[in-house]
Amino acid sequence: MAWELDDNLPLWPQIKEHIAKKIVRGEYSLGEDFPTVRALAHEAGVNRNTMQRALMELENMGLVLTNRTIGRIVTSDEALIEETKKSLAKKYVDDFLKEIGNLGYSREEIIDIIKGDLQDENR
Amino acid sequence: MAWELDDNLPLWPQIKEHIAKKIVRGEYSLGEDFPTVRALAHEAGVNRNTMQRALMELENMGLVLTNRTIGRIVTSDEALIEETKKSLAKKYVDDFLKEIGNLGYSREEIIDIIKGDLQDENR
Amino acid sequence: MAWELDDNLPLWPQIKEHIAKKIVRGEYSLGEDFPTVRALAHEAGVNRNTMQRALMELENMGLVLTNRTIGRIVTSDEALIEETKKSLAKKYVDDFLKEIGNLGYSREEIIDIIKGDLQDENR
Amino acid sequence: MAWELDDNLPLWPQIKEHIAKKIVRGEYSLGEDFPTVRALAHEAGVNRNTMQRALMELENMGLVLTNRTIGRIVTSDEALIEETKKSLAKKYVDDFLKEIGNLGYSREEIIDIIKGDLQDENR
DNA sequence: GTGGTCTAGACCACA
DNA sequence: GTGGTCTAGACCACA
Repeated sequence: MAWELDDNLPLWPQIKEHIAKKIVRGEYSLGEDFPTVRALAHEAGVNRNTMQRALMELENMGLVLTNRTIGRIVTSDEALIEETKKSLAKKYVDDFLKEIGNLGYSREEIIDIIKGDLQDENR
Repeated sequence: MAWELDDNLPLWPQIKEHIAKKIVRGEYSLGEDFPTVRALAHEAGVNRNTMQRALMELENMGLVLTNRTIGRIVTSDEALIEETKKSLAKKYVDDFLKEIGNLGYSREEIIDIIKGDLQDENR
Repeated sequence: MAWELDDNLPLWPQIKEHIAKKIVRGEYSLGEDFPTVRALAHEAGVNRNTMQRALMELENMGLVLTNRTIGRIVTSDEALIEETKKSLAKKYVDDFLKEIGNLGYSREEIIDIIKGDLQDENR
Repeated sequence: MAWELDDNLPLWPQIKEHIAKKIVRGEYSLGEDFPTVRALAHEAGVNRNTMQRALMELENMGLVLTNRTIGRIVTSDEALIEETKKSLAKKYVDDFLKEIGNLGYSREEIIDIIKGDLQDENR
């Protein structure tokens, strides 16, 4: 999953969400070490301050912990991760249904569009 | 459909999309009068310049035509409107599937989530 | 010669020039009757006030005269017409050479471009 | 080449064309730094917003690329620049021939006028 | 009254 | 410092 940041929108919320998704997908070993800000900033192609800001938000969400001696680690609170996953999913679904509903599609049409799309492409 | 503009994001793209959806849903009679810039700006609670920027984009898309000193009208090109509707729908679906896929859900789970959501709520 | 007015520029100077060219080309019999403002406005697709404004300028240039009893007539001063023709031509040439020169073309290239263009098309 | 903006006409299209010509003439090193909006606005004696409008159009044409927080650069796409040069030249020639033709000059006369003019002045 | 242009100036994210 | 967005408000041509 590339970073694909939209330069026209604030970067740090995009980064925050990007990393949250990575954690939720289990790309980082829970309770273990996390890349450095420097590495992450470089990977995302943003300034370290921007990455810092995103990580701060992730700490506030409890997904990432800073430990003086160990450094930054991913939370090992699996319940929190699961909850985050569900709430992100809900947000995506809600936003999507709202937007596509605004176009005037009925429920059945929406399901059909999705099914069609899922068959077309490999994601 | 209220304007529901997110103050933290650029306003004109939100307005542009909002109006595009209204046109696509058929809320304006094709080929007929369109609210004035001043009226729309007031309705959306933004400055006239901001509304004008959004309308400029809609004009570039061909959805709206400007007749200096008379006012604007919605295009009567139904094919263009249908096309716009499809491309918006595609964008929403693609973005949604990408985002929700990033969380690690399988195709079946996605369909189930949507179905569940559609039953829960009346939209 | 259609009117081809550019809606993004002030109309009356365009109209003024358009009519001046018609006079210079000899489309109106010198010293004789001239279409009414109403007719001209309709032909050009503009408001009568706008046409009025353009005609006022043509009167100032001396190309058109208003006579209480006869109405508006084209001047019969052929020297003035010839002079207008030359000055318009000079303006067009000067503007053109300036603009095309700004692109970085040499004199020879300019001549070649024109010759090529003149052979291509029938004007 | 001074800016020579005509205060009676919309400024931003004039600015757009002015800068396009500069790029086409090779006054900016391709792929390299471009003056800042603020600097250009100051140089042209217009407001920053007006300059920004012109630059937006140049970006749409692909002549200029924007790198948020870094600044702008001129495209390094030489084919695009050459194409732009040709299309500008064509527009100038077409407009000129149309206008001068409207005065009633024959092809030969037009060529003669140009040649005479080119000999008179050093441009 | 309609749309278009322009200015001055504030505020923001990012590097 | 860089570009982007937004507002308030003035002024203009045209109908």
